[in-house]
Amino acid sequence: MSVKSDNSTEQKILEAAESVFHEKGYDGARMQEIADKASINKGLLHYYFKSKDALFDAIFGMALKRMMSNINAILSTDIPLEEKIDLIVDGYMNMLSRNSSLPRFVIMELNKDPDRFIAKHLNGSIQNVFSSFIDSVQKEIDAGRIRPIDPRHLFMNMISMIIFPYVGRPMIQVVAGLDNKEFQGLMQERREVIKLFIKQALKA
Amino acid sequence: MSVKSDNSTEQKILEAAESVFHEKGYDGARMQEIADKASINKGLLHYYFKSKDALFDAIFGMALKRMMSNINAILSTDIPLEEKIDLIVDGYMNMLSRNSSLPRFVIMELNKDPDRFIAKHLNGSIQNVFSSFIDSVQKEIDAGRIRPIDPRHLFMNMISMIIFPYVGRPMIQVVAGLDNKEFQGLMQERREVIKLFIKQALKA
DNA sequence: GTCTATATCATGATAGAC
DNA sequence: GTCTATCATGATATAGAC
Repeated sequence: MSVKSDNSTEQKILEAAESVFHEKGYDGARMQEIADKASINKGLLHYYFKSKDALFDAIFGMALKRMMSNINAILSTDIPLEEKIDLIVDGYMNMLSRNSSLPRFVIMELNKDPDRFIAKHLNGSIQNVFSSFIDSVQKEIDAGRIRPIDPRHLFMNMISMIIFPYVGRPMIQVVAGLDNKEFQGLMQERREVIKLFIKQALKA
Repeated sequence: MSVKSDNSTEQKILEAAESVFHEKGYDGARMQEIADKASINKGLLHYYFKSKDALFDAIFGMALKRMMSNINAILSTDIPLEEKIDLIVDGYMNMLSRNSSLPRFVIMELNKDPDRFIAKHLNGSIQNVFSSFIDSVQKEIDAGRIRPIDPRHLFMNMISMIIFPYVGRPMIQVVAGLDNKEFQGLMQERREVIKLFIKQALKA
């Protein structure tokens, strides 16, 4: 489960499945297309993963993990709020620049049956990690170093500015009239833009 | 195309199709389920809309229009930036609170073949409307009333904070440990939270 | 306009040879 | 392990009675 650069058949399947599932989602994905991309046939595909569901679970589990792992690690460490925010922005933007279709995939599938997926893939791994973030924010507010703000809203704002452009890319490009090159250019600047935006918004 | 409270068969179909397509997406939607929800049978469904594609186009066109119309109207009017931002936030949050599944649906489907959908449904309706927003921002910067910022990033930040929570709701609820009631409560406060956050972030 | 029945096709999955 | 059939199901779409 999740070997990286092994060129075995199983690995070829996982890579093919990832690309197809990410692009088309569970419902739109075809076992035939996955087999083709892995340069094998459907029979062999079912030999390695007995069902489409089983294959999907493998892919989705990896995606969810990649999507959540950063947040967990950072939220739970005991560093000043400003550093925490910078780490989250940098860590996430970094990961997303390499996995631009990841959040759309996770969000789309997670939405089909939230409870089921959460129960299946996140066995209580994320619990009161978030309370550590709330504490950090509250501490800064109490000390008068930032203006009063509900930590949950701050978190939503941050995570929204980071993730949404990747998810809503086509819409943004249409409305703002951006071609691919312009969009990519903006994405590279965005790390610093977001950090500054948040910092300014929090000034006491 | 797009009559509202007419209880004809066509209207029942459109309402049923909207709910099913929004919830399951094109690939996950079943003509049978739409027929059931509209209390008719598949034969009649195909009598009104000759194919699943045709029915989907009707639904998606309406969704895209609802999603884009507000922005257009507001961006193109000639009012001060701060009012423009407030109008966008209020208008969107208002619309989204009544159509919470809309952005996810549009984003997911738009992504499957961006160019095709845009060519089909947005015949140049959005053009240089956005340049009016850029001008507004630049004017404020030049006058020293807000700090320098790339208007495109400002736009992304704004639209992200508005839309993302609706799209990424399950993920946010998991990470932040929010139950449905808490989440809905936050969504109601959010209008003012976002406006203030932006205002602070733009202070000269 | 509305229904039932059926044609047609695509897909996930299995069986069995090599 | 890998391949070539083939099955079984379920979905869109159509035909035709009422």
